[in-house]
Amino acid sequence: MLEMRMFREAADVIRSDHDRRGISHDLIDEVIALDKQWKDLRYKVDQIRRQRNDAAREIAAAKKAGDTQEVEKILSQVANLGAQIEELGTTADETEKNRDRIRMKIPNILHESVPIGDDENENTSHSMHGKIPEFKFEPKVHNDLIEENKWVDLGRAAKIAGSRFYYLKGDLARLELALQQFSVEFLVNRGYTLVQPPVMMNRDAYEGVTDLSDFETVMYDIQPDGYYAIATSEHPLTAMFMDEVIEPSLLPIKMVGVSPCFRREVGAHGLSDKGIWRVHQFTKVEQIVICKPEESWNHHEDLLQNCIDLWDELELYYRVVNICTGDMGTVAAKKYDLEAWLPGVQNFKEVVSCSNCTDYQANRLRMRYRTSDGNSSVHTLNSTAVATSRALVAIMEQYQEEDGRVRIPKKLLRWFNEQTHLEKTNW
RNA sequence: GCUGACGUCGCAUAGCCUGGUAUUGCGCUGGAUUUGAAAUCCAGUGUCCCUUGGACUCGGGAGUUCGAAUCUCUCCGUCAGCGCCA
Repeated sequence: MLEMRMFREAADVIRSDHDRRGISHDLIDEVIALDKQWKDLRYKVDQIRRQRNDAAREIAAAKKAGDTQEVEKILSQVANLGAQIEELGTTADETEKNRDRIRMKIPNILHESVPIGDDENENTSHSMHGKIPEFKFEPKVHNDLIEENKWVDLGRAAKIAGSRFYYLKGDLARLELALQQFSVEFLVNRGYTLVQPPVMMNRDAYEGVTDLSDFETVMYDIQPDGYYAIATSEHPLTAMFMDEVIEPSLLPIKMVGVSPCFRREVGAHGLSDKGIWRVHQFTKVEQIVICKPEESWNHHEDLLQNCIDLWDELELYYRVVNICTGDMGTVAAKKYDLEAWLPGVQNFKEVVSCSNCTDYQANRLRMRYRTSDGNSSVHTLNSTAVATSRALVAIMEQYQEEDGRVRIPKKLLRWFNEQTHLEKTNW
């Protein structure tokens, strides 16, 4: 959410951002109009309250002096003030809520380096990494590999849960754990603190970190308790300091989170979503930074560099793209994606997303830090390190051999004793 | 789930019984003093507004009242004990 100050003093900045995104100014104008209404109402209510407070003080004084006549007189004068305050106050509150409901829909101000474009086809290339894997045979898609090796049971998962759930079995499940451990250690070595968060959150905290439309399409709504299953540990880790004034000496706070992630994936479909590429539940190792505003762009590059170094250690072939205006969500001011090469489908597909959300989440979460002139919103950043299901797909496809076995990346060998390949599961 | 205690400004505390508009300390910021630092002293240090001023704020919400941190109801949370449990 953008600060109200911005609508009052720098609405042009928001307008030109909307122009870059190619969306209309209607919502901005609505917010500004409602704000004006609210301020008028607020002023009126304040004035009446002032009368009431003055009267209350006079009554106290009169009572002290024992002048009951004077008390009665004042009481009769202020008899209906309460009702007026009630009525105007309610209208003011509703106007403010309305203003903020619309304000929540207005996206973050994009960084100037975000390329202009309509959709994901106009994301620009940032860099290429690794060596393209070469095959003397026709490389298979991962759905064939998991079936052939009996590493994933989709059918039985559908039976007990539903489609897009899966049982991970045998060596592929072991590789999944190895990936978690490897990436957590990697980030711990770079000064990140491991945090395992709650996997459910209440509505209030959730509204602080995500786009409102996600409640309909992404999040599992858990009743009767009114919780939401987290779609990523970014959400509980970022919201962790909600409603707090953070000691500046604690900043930057760097966390590595590991958690299961739950996504409804309403409306998702298509051939490329087969297998375990797009699923309702997966594990993700995530990087989170909470920092002072002036540091956030450096941290954003650091987060990306961490990803690059980590994926290089896994010896995978991938590229980094700079997400364009049309493909950017509501919350991020700038976003890089890592896209891994999938030789089975001859295409690059998203495996990592690295965002600077500037003060957008912090404003909603009322998450501030102390400065020499008042409290100021922090900046929040998040980046995938490894989403295990997708990393598994990339590894399977890039490390596959002609007989259908999959070589284990060097850095993960220490979790596999003498083994060099992932072996087939018996059942 | 039951019983009880508790929730006050960044932190810690007083005020609650008996209603009259949040005390004190620490930390932080600025100033004085100092060669510098420490110590000391002074001021400031929750939010909002149309800022010589005003309104709001004591876990959230509702109620009683001219007036609520204070009384009542309700919800949430924390802690302790009991019960259940991986």
